[in-house]
Amino acid sequence: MGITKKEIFTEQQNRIASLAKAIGHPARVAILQQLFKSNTCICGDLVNEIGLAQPTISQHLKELKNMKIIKGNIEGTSVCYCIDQETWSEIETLFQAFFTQKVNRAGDCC
Amino acid sequence: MGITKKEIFTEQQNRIASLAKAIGHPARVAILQQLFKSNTCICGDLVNEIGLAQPTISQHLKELKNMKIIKGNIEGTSVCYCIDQETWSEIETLFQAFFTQKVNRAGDCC
DNA sequence: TTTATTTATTGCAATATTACGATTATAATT
DNA sequence: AATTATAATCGTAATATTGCAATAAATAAA
Repeated sequence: MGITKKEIFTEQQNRIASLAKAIGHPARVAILQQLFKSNTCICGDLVNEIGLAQPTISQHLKELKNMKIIKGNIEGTSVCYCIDQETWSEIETLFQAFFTQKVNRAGDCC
Repeated sequence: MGITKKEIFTEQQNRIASLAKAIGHPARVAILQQLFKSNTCICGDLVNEIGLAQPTISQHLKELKNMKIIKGNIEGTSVCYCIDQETWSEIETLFQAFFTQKVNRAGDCC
């Protein structure tokens, strides 16, 4: 069907999944890395840095904005983007916990 | 076009993205959590635990296997899955570094 | 060997994603 | 007001993903 059955999962499972999904595209990884690197935020520079068309970058920015992973600030004709620290902290906490889950190797089968 | 332009990104960006994408579905998050929780690995129990049809779970397992996030061990008629520690360590390292990038708040625009 | 159990594969329908050209919206500049 | 610059939106094509019924494959048990 192509539609994810979100209703059968916990809120946390859906949250982790949708945040991971947002990061699950190299263009969005590149955008986030640029935002981290450049403290003057950048905007259309992303289009030049990354080799994708402007509407494509704009679409990826929209997805990151929808997940509140980034924020946009209008500055004249250009828009300045940056990481949303609040959501990013949530990501850190959520994934830290998820990634560092301990395996009980005792009864491991493989 | 629906096809990701992987060639214009770095190997690391593509790696982070495809690992995040693999985790970017609640069913796969649920599977991983089960594998962490139950050290006796489980197999078709996942079908009962998670409310999806057997072929659907099998497909999600395949994706996780393709990314080498999990390993499968045939035990009679059933298959015993578990986390692939090697890849999981890579994920920890890769994402730890990615998530904890410091923002230089000095020239921040928003 | 037949039967039951378990998992993988196939085939398909519905929906989502990716990418971009064309266009529009907004604001600064002339 | 007209022009320029920047970014968002629309429309569309190509491809990917999600989910499941039906079926196949593999092994264990009878």
